[in-house]
Amino acid sequence: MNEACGAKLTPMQPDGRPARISCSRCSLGELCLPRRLAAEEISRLETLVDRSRPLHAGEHIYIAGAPFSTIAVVRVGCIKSYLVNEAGEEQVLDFHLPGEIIGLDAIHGGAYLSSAVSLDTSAICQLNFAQLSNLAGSMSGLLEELFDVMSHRIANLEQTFCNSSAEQRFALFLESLSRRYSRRGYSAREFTLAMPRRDIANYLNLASETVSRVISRMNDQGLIEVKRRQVRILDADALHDISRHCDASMI
Amino acid sequence: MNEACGAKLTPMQPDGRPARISCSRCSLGELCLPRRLAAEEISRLETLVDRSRPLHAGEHIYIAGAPFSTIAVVRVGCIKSYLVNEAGEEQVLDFHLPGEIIGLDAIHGGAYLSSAVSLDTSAICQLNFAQLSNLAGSMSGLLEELFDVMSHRIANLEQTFCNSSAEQRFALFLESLSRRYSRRGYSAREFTLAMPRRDIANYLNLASETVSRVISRMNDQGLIEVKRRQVRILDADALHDISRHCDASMI
DNA sequence: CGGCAAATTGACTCCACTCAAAGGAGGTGG
DNA sequence: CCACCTCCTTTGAGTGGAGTCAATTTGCCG
Repeated sequence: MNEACGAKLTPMQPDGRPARISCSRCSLGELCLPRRLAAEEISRLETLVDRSRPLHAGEHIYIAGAPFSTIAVVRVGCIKSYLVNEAGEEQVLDFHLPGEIIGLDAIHGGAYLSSAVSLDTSAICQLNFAQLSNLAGSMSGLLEELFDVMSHRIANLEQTFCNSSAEQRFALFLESLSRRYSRRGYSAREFTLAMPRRDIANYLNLASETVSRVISRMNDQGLIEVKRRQVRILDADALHDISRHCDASMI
Repeated sequence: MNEACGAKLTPMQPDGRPARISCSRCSLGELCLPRRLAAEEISRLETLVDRSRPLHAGEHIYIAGAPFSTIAVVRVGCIKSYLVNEAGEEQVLDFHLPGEIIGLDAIHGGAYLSSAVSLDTSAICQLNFAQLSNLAGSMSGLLEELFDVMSHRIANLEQTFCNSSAEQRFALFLESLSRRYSRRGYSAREFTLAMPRRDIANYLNLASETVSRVISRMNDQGLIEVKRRQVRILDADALHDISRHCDASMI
């Protein structure tokens, strides 16, 4: 289990299950849908939220092809979304941290296009999209936030187009994680990777051996310190020098 | 000028300028925002539409960094969207055909993230997004369509993740164009590329020489017939065999 | 301790890039 | 109308980075 992802963001009950707290008291706060909403609006939104039980590592939220009805906000943990091609090969699309929304690619087709699986013990809030859309019609703050979130996802995906060397891609990957963790109140310098090398490699369109080699090289150069899944960034500037030729910095 | 893109889709006036026709009489019809709207709703939407003069090849619609206010629907022609990194290098994000919307990545940031330039003589309809969003709040069909369009763009971008061999990527590129042209009433087997090899290569993360070589090989194998920018697909099945290991087929 | 999966490291191969040069197409001006 | 110029495209030769295959090491868990 990935401690960095789990422990702090959501209050836990003594038995380890996340407390059934309301959106207004959720620690995600500004990182989630209610961002622009007034208290009264939040309670209306709240009626749509389905806080299911925690997900175990390896447990799926949805599978490609299943009929679409809900999007989901990651509350705790880390979710991997991926496509499977005709040959059965997996293509990792992204890793989603708390506050990020999954399922947006399925709105238009009536069925999920990708699959989503929990990488560690996670928790999510599911929202029926038809109801959400309906509510957004009468709640401009929610409407704006939804457009914002979707636009953000589009921008994010576009930025990942700048493919170049293995070093650049991996540096970019680390910086993205660092930025997102720090925004969620964790250290930007030290965090735990929730995903195995194979998934990182797949996501970056590299072989996992190549990822290993890149990590080793960066280790030797004193840029990072990686032990298994524990990452410490030693020289963020040098790391940024490597990724700098790619402008994915505004995500 | 790209004839395939320009001539048929929009009625022209004798002087060559596109006629100032209304959305309800626009030949894009089902391919554009009014898709789910009633006649009365279309006329309300229409008040937001800014049909500017035709764009010449090389003319920009917006530049990255400029303050965001409008999205745009391509009406005629072909628009290229691209990022520029810190080193000044261009990264082509996509080529947009009539009915497709550009600027969606800028909604969340207040400024355009990418730039958009016309590849041939094009025409667009611009819409102030704040007004559009406002209207969507009271017009569920428009709201659904906007969510749909953005979701579609997300799905589209995700699908392009499956990077593999140069042959696969180019086959996928051709199939995507073929599909989109045929949906717009053109031949799926024969069309004109609006963009130079350099842009295709950049978009596919290849060198333009590699694109040339791939084209030559596919030519020799009798899969396609390419003369300059004129493409004819001779063996769509074989082409699909090449791209098949990638599931971008549902775009 | 043993068995298993993940991760690392090495050796070799190959695909796509770079550099370089030669054809074409289209536009401009004489 | 043609010559010239420029840009796009094609083709060739050589190089390098990432993939593949294979062996080893490491950590985990029963």
